[in-house]
Amino acid sequence: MSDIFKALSDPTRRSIIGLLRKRDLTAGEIAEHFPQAKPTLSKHFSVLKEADLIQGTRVGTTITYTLNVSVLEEALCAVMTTFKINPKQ
Amino acid sequence: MSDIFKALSDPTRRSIIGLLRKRDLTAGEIAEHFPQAKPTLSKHFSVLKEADLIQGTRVGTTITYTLNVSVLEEALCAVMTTFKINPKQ
DNA sequence: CTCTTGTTTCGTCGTTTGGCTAATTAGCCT
DNA sequence: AGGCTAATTAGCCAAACGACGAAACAAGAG
Repeated sequence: MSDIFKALSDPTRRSIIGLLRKRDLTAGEIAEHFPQAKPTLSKHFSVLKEADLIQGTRVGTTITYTLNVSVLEEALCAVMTTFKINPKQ
Repeated sequence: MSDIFKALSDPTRRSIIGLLRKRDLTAGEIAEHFPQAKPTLSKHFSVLKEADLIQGTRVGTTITYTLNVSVLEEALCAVMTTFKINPKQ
């Protein structure tokens, strides 16, 4: 729970999620979208993996990341029920 | 946006929000629910205020905190639309 | 085996966070 | 004014975070 919010609290990581929402991407493809060094991005990946928001599968030399939409969905629903919020949409 | 997630990423602050969901409470009343020292809680209050999740109004010597439900609501809706998630509830 | 590409680990630096105690402000009451 | 209570601010510490460069580690290609 804390992990998910911590993961979402960084703009870079939210952008990564935004990219993965459209389609799966390799670590290298994601890195091209950001000015930060690759090791820095790699750390962001592990934070997102830690929160179970993304998944990485190695195919040969490249690792493709996939968004774990259901986790994000469930986390937000959990918050809404905890705080008794009715989503408007 | 980041402020809201950062605020929500701490369990103590989520608990504070949980308490305020039931009814408004003074800083002292909130502090009674937690083992931390009052200044520590006060810092949490300011983080929550920074994120505009709560509001404090002074009445005499006491400050009563109120949950800003709409901000929380809007923040979560913003995330859902950004990530194109359909809430189940 | 060696080279190249893609990715992660390591070590470091500066900043932020969460906690504390001590000091300060703000308001009320004699 | 002086004292009391409620709450915040100030200052400090240890741990965690975000960033980097350099080095190490796959996995395939030549």
